[in-house]
This record gives sequence, C-alpha cells and structure tokens, in this order.
Amino acid sequence: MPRYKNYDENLVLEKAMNVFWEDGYKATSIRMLEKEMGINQFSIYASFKNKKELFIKAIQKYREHTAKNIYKDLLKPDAGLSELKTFLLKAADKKTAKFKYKGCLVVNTAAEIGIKDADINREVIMYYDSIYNMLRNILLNSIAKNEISSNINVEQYANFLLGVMQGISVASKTMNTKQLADFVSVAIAQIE
Amino acid sequence: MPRYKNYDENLVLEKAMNVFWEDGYKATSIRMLEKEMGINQFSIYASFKNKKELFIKAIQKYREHTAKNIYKDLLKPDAGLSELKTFLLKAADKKTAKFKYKGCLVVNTAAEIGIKDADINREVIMYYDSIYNMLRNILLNSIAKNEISSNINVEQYANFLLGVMQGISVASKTMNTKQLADFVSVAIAQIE
DNA sequence: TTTGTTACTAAGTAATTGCTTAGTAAACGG
DNA sequence: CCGTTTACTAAGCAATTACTTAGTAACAAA
Repeated sequence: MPRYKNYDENLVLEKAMNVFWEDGYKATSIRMLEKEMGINQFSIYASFKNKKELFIKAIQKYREHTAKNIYKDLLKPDAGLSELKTFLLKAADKKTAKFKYKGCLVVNTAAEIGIKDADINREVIMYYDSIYNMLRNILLNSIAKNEISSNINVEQYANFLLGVMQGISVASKTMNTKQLADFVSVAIAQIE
Repeated sequence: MPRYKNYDENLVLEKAMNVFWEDGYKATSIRMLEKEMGINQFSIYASFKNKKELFIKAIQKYREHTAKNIYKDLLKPDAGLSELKTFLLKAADKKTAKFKYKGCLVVNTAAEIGIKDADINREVIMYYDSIYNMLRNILLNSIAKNEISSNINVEQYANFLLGVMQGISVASKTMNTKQLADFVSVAIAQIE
C-alpha cells in the first residue's frame, strides 16, 4: 500500500557524516545537508528527527567507519606492537594529509561541544571508551608476544596512548609533518 | 573636542575572549558578545571591525592571558623539569576542573576552524610556536641542570611535549581524572 | 480503478545571524 | 554660550537558521 522511500538511509547518513566531519556541528546547516545528502529537508526530518539526532547518528556511523577503515588492523583480536607502530607512523605521514586536515570527528566534537550537551557528550565518551579497550587489548597482546615489557601498567599505558591519539588529531591541524613525526616517534619509544 | 569612549577596549576584549573560550567561534553571536562585553554592537564594530577580527584579537589576548597565568612558571627563563612536572600534574588535577571543561581556546579553535580560515589558522600556528619555544627552552635548561639526559634530541622531545599538551586539552573533555593522571604520568616518565 | 498509506516537492514559518544606519549625547576648544 | 568631532542608543537591514506545512505523487492491496 504505502509508497517507498527512494533513498538509502544508511547511504545518506554516511554523506551527512562527511559534512559534519568537514565543517563541525554548528557550522553545518540543514541546507548544506540537504544538498550533500541529495534529499529534501522533509526527508531528513522524517528519517532522523532533527539536526542533533542526525549528528548523533553520524557519530555512530563514524565509529563504524573508523572501525572498518582507520582502525581496521588495530582491531584484529591479535593486533600487537607492530600494528600499533604502523598505525601511529601512518597517522603522522604526509600522504594522509587529506585526512589530516579534517582531524577526527569525535575530537572535533569534544572541542566544539564538550560537556555542554549531555547526549552528544555521551557519544564522545563511548567512542573513546572503545578506543581505550582496543589499545588495552593491543598492549596485552604485545606483552604476551614478548614485544614489550610485562612490567608496565597496562591500563596506565592504554590511557597514555589514548591521550597521544587525541593529541595527534589536534596536532594534525597545528603541526607540520616533521613535528608530527617527532611527536609520534617519541611516543612509540616510550612503549617499546 | 571629541567625546571619549566610556569603556576600556582591553577590558571588553578580555570579556570577549572568555565568551569565545566558553562557546567557540561560530556559536558565539554578536548579541551574546554585546551582553557579556557590556557595550552596544556599534561599539564592538567601531573598536574591533568585525566578528572575525575580534576573534583574532581574542586569541592574541588569550596568549597574553595564558602567559601571565597558566604558563607563568614555565616561561621563567630558567624553568626546568620540576616546573614542567608541576604544570603537567596540575593540568591533570581534579581541582582545575573548572578550567578543564573549557579546554584550551586555541585547541578548540584548531578543531573548529582548522585550516579553513587562513587568518585564524595563522594565529593558531603562532600560538603553538611560542609554546614550542617555551618547551624547548625548558628541555635545554633541564639538560644544563643535569635533570635529564643530554643524549635526547631536544627538538624532537619539545614536539613530543607539545603534542602531549594538545592531547591534554582534548583529554580534559573526554577522560576522567584517573585516565588523565595516567596519561600525564607516562608522558613525564618519558622525559625523566 | 478505487482506496488508503506513505513519501515526495516546494513554499513558508518565526527566530536569529552579522552588520548598518539614523539620530542624539558628550566632550572641549573657541 | 557655540561648533565640531566623536561615541553612544536603538531600530532596522537582508540573509540565514532549524523546522513545518500544504499539496501532490507513488505505491500496492482490494
């Protein structure tokens, strides 16, 4: 009986995610989203309720996106020191400049919204909680593989690496390539 | 002959700085500034040209502000490892929570604007250049005082510390106190 | 083909954005 | 007192904001 949607909610959400990633929450207008998502405002509100809910869904989508792409190798159950090193060096590399200037959507959100909105803040916390667990697992694997000393405090080092990763996201916008490489190489030296 | 301004430009700029620090560039409206600065819109435009110029002046003011307050001890010509450690531990401390949730105006700006506006980006770069020089000087002093090994690459470690400090600014919004303390203590362990 | 349900387009809402302008008040040399 | 210069207040500008609504089109069962 009913008429069917002629757009893919999952696909337009991914497009919305990219707009928010590029421009931030406040600076992204519904008109821009309308244009980039390729659907009418009415459809945006029909599918995602309002701008804030769309943004929250976009953060969740970003989590999926980074898990499938950026953190893919780090999320392998047996990922260890070599995967971590590869990741960090790549994050500081010139060739990833296109990514660099956008930074991390979640870091950008933390900086822009902070704790001013409880719902959005919850998503930020959840995101970094999953990154923390990922890092913790990598450290445990690295110890098991004898890649790093078993004397370290795993939780402490996981939090250190989490802080470094958040630092990299900002530093990718404020530092040049040499500075970024310096930052990352000293951070790596600390764990190995 | 002429009538004189009955507000202090330096004082209203400091108030503007605090509004931008709290809410960011885009989310701060001229009406809000009018209210917080305690002067009419006309006067804002007469003194600071437009919103963007006011924001840039606010960043410069922030540089003065942090130099006189937050970085006061670190900027002493002979500041060394002990000053640095005190600073980092304080940055991760619970008692500074009021500051914590605002983060750093410049990190917030880097996340929000990034390289999208060349004039604003220039201020961000300049700010962190001065922090870099401060950190480099501290490391040189620390070596001279035999507080740290003279084998380290000073520029490399200065960039590491710069990255850590940018990380702390974000982490103050995403981490709990324990996590922040972990992050900072491992970072300190790396230099001493 | 009719009917009921949902999805579309396009126009419009009030409120807010950054910024301007017209008119008046304050200062002080003459 | 006057005259000139600058600073103030308050109203108003067009453009944009997030969001809605009225009307129509598409679907599929009856």
